[in-house]
Amino acid sequence: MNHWLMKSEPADVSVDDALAAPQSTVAWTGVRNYQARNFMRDGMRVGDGVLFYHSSCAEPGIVGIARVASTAYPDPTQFDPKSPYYDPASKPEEPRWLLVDVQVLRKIPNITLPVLRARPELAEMLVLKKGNRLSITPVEPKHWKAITAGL
DNA sequence: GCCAACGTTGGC
DNA sequence: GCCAACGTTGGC
Repeated sequence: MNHWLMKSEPADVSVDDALAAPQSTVAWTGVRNYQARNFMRDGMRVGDGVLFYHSSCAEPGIVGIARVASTAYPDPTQFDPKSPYYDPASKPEEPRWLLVDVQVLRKIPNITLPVLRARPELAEMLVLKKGNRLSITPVEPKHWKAITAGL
């Protein structure tokens, strides 16, 4: 099983929004970065562990434990002219952007960026690296264990 | 709102 | 294929 960290802006989809959805599951729309897309397409399997991360907000951090709930499939928002994620260059017969379903298993007390940075064993996490902008990053098993051990 | 870091675009 | 210009991300 692989592990991942997935960023969401809580003003868009928060962990509470996901918990309130049917089966606590949301379609992870809006990924418009090829590297992040490829992680979903090539790396994710149903059941993979996910750290649900809130970004671009007052207190960025890990706020939930989730799982990958589907394999990758075309993101419908790319074909919707009214969506902020609309991509006129993407054709339905050859979709450019994919998503997976993500099921939240439990909400956790926010593990904020300063708290994450204060733990030396997490220093190599991609999300903590300077300049990181990827909205989806793989998480090493040792980092997953370190974060979920105390929960 | 600022700005560093990074990805994408497009002229050549 | 290079690289300058531009756009976006995301913490602060």
